[in-house]
Amino acid sequence: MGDRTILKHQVCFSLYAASRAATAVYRPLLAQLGLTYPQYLLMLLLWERDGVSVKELGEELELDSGTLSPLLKRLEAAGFLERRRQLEDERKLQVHLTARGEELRSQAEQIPQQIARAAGLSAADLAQLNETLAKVTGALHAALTPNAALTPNAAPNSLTASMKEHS
Amino acid sequence: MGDRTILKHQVCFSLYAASRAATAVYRPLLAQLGLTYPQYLLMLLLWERDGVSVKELGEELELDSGTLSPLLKRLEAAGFLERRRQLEDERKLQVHLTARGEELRSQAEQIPQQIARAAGLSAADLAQLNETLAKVTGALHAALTPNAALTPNAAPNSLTASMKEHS
DNA sequence: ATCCAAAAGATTGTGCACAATGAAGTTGCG
DNA sequence: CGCAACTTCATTGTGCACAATCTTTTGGAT
Repeated sequence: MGDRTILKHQVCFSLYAASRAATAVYRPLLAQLGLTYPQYLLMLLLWERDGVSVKELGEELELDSGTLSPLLKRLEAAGFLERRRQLEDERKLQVHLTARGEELRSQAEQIPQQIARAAGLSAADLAQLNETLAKVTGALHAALTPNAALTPNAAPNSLTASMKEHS
Repeated sequence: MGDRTILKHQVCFSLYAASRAATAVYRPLLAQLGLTYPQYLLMLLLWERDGVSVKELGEELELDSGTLSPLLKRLEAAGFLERRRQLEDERKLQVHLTARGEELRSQAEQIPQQIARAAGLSAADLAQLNETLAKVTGALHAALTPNAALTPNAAPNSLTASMKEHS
């Protein structure tokens, strides 16, 4: 880690670097399944809730249609899913697993343990880090809402509380 | 936050979501300066060390030339920096601030406080989160090194120790 | 019935990330 | 010296993110 500089003190850079490092650890494992990391996240949702709509996928992944549409097209081209217009409401597109998409599930189930082992983190460590990050994200999203200026202390407190749990 | 699903338990998703949320908070502030977040990070380095080489930028930002070359071209086109081949070793490209790039510095100096205020985090909270993330990144990078399999417990311990500081 | 606003996706364009490859310069070794 | 290995950066191609805009469909509201 060569950053003896200003970057070391930027929390946003740390998040950015950590996220890319984590994705890099997943990459070789997911490549064996023919998936990228965003594609893997989408498949995780689909394995849990087949037939989900694009809108619901977007809410869970925090991605818009501009990202999801081409992503779904690539997964459909790879044979892992199918997209069907919902009959009752033809605006909605339902995403369904194919047999090939189902098959992938068993192989993918080993991945979380492989990642945890690669990073050498205990389940407790992972859960704790995960919880803290979820609260950071919540605080940051709250800062983006239109009324953020009106309630400047709402989100921060939840993060502060979360971090104090560790001290 | 709609993720009542499997994603909530994926640490890598939390990092990915937190990183994008943080960048989203920076975006409107940086847009006023005409910068993207990666461009801002690069300018931070340049303000601290004018004349740095592309290789050094890559080491600090953890980015390769495939990302940096076009990024530098855009910043040069925007008039914030100039690229000059180093005379002693013409393989090396030195990146220098322009007057316009220098001017940007004073405006940008307000940004970290604005971010901290927007997220409502204290300096101590930021430092603590930052430190934890840096260690997570270190652990993940260690997991990617060729000899990771030989020393499966080296990196993990540092992270575990870091997290135990909080408990 | 008709028109209008909202909802759900798709499309277009820009800017990262990153793998793979290439080109130009430098170094070291026989 | 000659040249092979290495260093540094650029280029190409793929796949996200995200803003902006568009199309189709739906659900009213008159």
